[in-house]
Amino acid sequence: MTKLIRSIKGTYDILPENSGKWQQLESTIRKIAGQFAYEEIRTPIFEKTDLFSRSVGTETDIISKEMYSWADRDGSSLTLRPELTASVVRAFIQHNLGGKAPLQRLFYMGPLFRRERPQRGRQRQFHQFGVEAFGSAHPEQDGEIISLAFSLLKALGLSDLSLNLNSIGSPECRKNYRNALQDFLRPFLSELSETSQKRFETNPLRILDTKAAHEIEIIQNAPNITAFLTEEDQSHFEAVQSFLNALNIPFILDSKMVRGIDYYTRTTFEITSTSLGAQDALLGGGRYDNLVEDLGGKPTPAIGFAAGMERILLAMGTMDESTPINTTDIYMVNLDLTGLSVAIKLTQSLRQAGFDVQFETLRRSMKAQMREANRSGAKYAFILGETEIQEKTVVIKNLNSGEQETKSIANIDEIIKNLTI
RNA sequence: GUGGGCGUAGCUCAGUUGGUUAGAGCACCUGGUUGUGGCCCAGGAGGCCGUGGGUUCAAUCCCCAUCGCUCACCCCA
Repeated sequence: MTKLIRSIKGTYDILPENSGKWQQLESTIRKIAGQFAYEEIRTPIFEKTDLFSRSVGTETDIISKEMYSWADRDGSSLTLRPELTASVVRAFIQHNLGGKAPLQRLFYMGPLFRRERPQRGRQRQFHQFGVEAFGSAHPEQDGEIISLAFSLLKALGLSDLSLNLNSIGSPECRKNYRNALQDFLRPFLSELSETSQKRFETNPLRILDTKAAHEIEIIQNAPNITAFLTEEDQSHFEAVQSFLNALNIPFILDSKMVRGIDYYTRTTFEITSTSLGAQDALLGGGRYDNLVEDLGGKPTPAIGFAAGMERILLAMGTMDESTPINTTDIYMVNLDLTGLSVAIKLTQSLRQAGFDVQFETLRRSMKAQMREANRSGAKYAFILGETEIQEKTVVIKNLNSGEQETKSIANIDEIIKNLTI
């Protein structure tokens, strides 16, 4: 017996009954992004592995254990993109977009790949929508980005949202904070978990993110990064908050929020939904003022976020809901095989006139064809039987009223004019 | 990578304390109407009971393994 080939673990098919809500989500995204003057950028699905390790950070989970990488024929290491900011920054630098205009507002959407164990809200191939603004270091840019995020989620009808906000400052103050944190944690080192002990050296800030109860206890009294911000960082952070207040966007200050990607500076934020399970982050992002320079571009401040499209659909509660998108106006019922070419030609004329026409190709019984016409949601059934073909006519039946009349096919223009959909 | 739960029809699920042809609802097909949909009625098709092995006179059911799905840990969108 031949072994059935299934889709790869953590990947899934979007079937016709579900593609409608994806299209709706995509069009809402395009609409909101357009309102904020963001333009779409599309980058390749795979890149040089170095791009991700240099931007996201080699110690992060994404890079250290979640990438789909392979050696190309020339030996260079390539990777299916595990996130999109790196690719967008690469394109920004490669095409010198910063030289074309001082401010670039970009959005993207598409599939990403991370080799994690699948669970609710987490797939190995999943989709993100994101925005990036290059060029402005000012807090109003942060406000705009967060406002865009909120407008989108609101436009999608989502509630039960929580915006967490933090500033992790510039690299200098983070360095000072890192030292202070290590000094604080050192006496507790033996009490920490194995991973936390490892992170004590590699990335102590990540320990703040722990879920272990006894570690949370310890962290309670840890120094606060807010106290280490420079005056400029602090005033930037306060300005961002004042813009959010002006927009009536509620937020929670969370000085322990550490995001799992290394390139962030100053503002970081995350929006979670209480209607999801363990994977509750709908969207996360922040400022990355040094990344463009780190990847070889001219120093360019930037900020952006990425949103998980599957999670948004889950939070909307429509993930498993079937939303058909077919829009049949006319169902062409064919009963006479000698008249098929007449039926095909009539169908083409109707389509050219702008109608959505479904054409029977199964040669089923009339009853079956009429049932199909009814099921399709068509307003009209066009019936072409032996008599009609001989007399060059067509029976037009209104499926709502049940009324029908016979028309000469020669008067196709008049037929089209009298159809009301 | 680690742990829990679950695999019976296209879908949602019954079921057998191990016993002959494994069921229901929805969906599908045909007929009731020699060329007319929805509603109704009658009938039909569709299952290696996830896969492999073991115990047994007998396994969809019990045991083991395996694969798959799922939820959670970790981490993130």
